[in-house]
Amino acid sequence: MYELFFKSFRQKVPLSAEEETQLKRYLTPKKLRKKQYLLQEGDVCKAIAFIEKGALKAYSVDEKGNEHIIQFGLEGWIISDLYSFLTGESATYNIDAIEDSEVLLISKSAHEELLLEMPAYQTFTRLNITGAYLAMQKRLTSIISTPLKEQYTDFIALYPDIVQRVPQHMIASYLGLKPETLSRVRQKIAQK
Amino acid sequence: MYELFFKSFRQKVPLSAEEETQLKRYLTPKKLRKKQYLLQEGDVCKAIAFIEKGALKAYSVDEKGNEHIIQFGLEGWIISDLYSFLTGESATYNIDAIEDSEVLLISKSAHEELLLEMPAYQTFTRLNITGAYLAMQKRLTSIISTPLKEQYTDFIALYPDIVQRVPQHMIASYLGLKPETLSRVRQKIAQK
DNA sequence: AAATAACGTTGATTAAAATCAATAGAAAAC
DNA sequence: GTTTTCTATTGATTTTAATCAACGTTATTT
Repeated sequence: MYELFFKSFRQKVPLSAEEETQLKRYLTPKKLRKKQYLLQEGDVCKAIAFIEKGALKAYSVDEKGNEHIIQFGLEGWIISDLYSFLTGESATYNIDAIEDSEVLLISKSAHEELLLEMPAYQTFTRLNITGAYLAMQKRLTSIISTPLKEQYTDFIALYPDIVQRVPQHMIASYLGLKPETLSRVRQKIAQK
Repeated sequence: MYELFFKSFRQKVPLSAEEETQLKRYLTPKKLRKKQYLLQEGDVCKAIAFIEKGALKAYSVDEKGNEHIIQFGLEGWIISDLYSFLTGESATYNIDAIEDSEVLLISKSAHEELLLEMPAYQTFTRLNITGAYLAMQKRLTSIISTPLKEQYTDFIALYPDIVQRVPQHMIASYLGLKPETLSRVRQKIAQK
């Protein structure tokens, strides 16, 4: 249940066997069934989740009831409402499971202790945040400057696994457009 | 010339007088005149810039010659092409001065040495990246889910100083729309 | 001080996406 | 195994933003 986490950790930062044992104590495994919430809007995000298995999504719901997907998460990714986690304010979005999933939770207190006690963890955290930042910047640039068709083809190229596993209307939401529009974009791409 | 940097540092992480002296050695001050490049597309981003004074912008230019502003920077902010800085690949965007400005540069080698040698700097970096990440997430969410009018009023509320100092067409570009469109949005807001 | 460039606005037209509505197939629930 | 929900597509219409173009104003240059 912990394999992927430590594999992914070691790809970024060296980790001794003792550190692994120590670190493991701070991790709480949790299984989620499809549609089950990991975090619900209004609650405080009490943990960061590393995804060992499955697929999750983070999304907000507007006044009209429309979902806006902010982030997908697959195996090996980390998902949370970072703002809520860090500030202790209530979450502005929901996180739930798209498929049956397994995650490892790192609680706020665990996170803080690890940052102080284990330099490797501080580095791991910095690298994770940096990676997430760069990915988001790429996405933002794409939304601002790229025409729709390319945006979708870029998405397919970048996340082929998500395209396989996630319903289209969720991808539409992620791209900031309506399911009908995405359907038409796909149609035009196919025509060529 | 270094006041703001250390003030801003101390707001995040405690810093002894010796550490300050040590840290100062790694900083290179640089003055920029309006329109002067800090970084040009194609070059490698060799330094992170802390803005002591003035205003800068990071932007890409598409095939049609349209600028797409990715980030503004004012006093106390940090600006760079982080991807290029970290990977050593050539930058995909430009950074230049909107006004005459003064920045403190932290070179790649300085950054790496400081990360290893000064724990306070590692923490400072982590907090900066986290802050930048959260700000970008907010922006992304706004673009995906908020209608235009609110997007602009949100922007005004969030960055009143930028609205004061930066030409409208740059703000339009930042919001991902044309100057004419922003002008019309403003007109409608004013009518009420 | 004159010339040039940058900026913001307005109008008319075109292009793009949202909305409303209906349908059919696939998956899940009972 | 049937019903119900979820999903993707298509069509017609409305709304929204981009485009093309022109103009007056303010800043910069020289």
